[in-house]
Amino acid sequence: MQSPTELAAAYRSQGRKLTPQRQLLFQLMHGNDKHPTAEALFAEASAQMPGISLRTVYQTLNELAEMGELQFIDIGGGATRFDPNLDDHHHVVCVDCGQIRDVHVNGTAALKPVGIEDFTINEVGVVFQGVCSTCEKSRAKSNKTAHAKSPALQAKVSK
Amino acid sequence: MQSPTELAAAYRSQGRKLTPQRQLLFQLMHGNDKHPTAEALFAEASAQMPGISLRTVYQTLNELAEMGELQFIDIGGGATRFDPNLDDHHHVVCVDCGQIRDVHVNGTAALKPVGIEDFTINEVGVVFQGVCSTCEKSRAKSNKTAHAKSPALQAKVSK
DNA sequence: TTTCTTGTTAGCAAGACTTGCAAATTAGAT
DNA sequence: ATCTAATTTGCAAGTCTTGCTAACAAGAAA
Repeated sequence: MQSPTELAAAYRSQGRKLTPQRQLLFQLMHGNDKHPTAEALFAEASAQMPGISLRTVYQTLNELAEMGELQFIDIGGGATRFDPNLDDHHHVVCVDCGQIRDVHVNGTAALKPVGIEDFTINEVGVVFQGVCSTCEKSRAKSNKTAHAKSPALQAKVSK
Repeated sequence: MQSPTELAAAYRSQGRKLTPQRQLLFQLMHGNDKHPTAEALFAEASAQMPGISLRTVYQTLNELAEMGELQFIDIGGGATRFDPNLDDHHHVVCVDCGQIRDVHVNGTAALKPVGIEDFTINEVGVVFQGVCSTCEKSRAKSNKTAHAKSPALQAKVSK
């Protein structure tokens, strides 16, 4: 995603208006690597601008996505998450705490799908699932099995 | 996913009962490579067993997932899709029509995430996005841009 | 600066998907 | 045939996201 200043210009050049709400959201998302949900972003925004509506957060995120300034991430767990990182990157998910981390991945160019000649591939997404060190430690104590699903990833399954 | 017969045995050995509803769902899912949503499966099931409830379909799918007989697929678009294929495989999605195709992928073992030493990786998922030949043809006519998003993938975005 | 036009916001209703709950039912054991 | 615990249903409710619209405000024009 571009900087708030660049986005301001981009918005105006498209006939969109530069409102305080949008400017705040630009700031909050710029360089944000937390992959927040709309709800999480709304909470942060509300702290600085009481009264801003969740509707506006969704609207702005959708606009930015339309403009190609951010992408949606769906890894299960209910809510869509937003990623302003436009670099060629992929994701690592902790199946315990649900955190998503951006990662550069070597070897993606060599990936070869077999037997889908009738498809024109445009993009490849790689998602690693694992356990972060923090969760690994708490697992050792609570004696969880290595296959237990995270509350986050399990949300849709058996919540 | 195992065969309906094998599942019957597995169910009984776990103290679960073998109901007609479950048996039907076993059949409908066995070898099913359409990645259906619960709703889609419900429609198929209803045709053969009027009166079966959507609730039961969800319940059975969740059981099967708990038992490791199938996996959930979340690629955005609203509903979770179910995949009974337990082989080591990945997915190709047509961004136009939303169809999901199973694919074997060469090169996954060589994928190397950079800089996440504090993660224990357990699984890797690869999703290719592209356009299937059928949609490619209709695009040529309707002159769609190569970046237009599918109704399916767009669902959550601007529906 | 005031006016005007048009895009935006806020709020709430509603839609899509999934699960919780409880009563009625039924599989499978006795 | 009887009994008990698991299941199924149907509906209410929960979560996430979007539709709709009146009130509002940004930016252009005068």
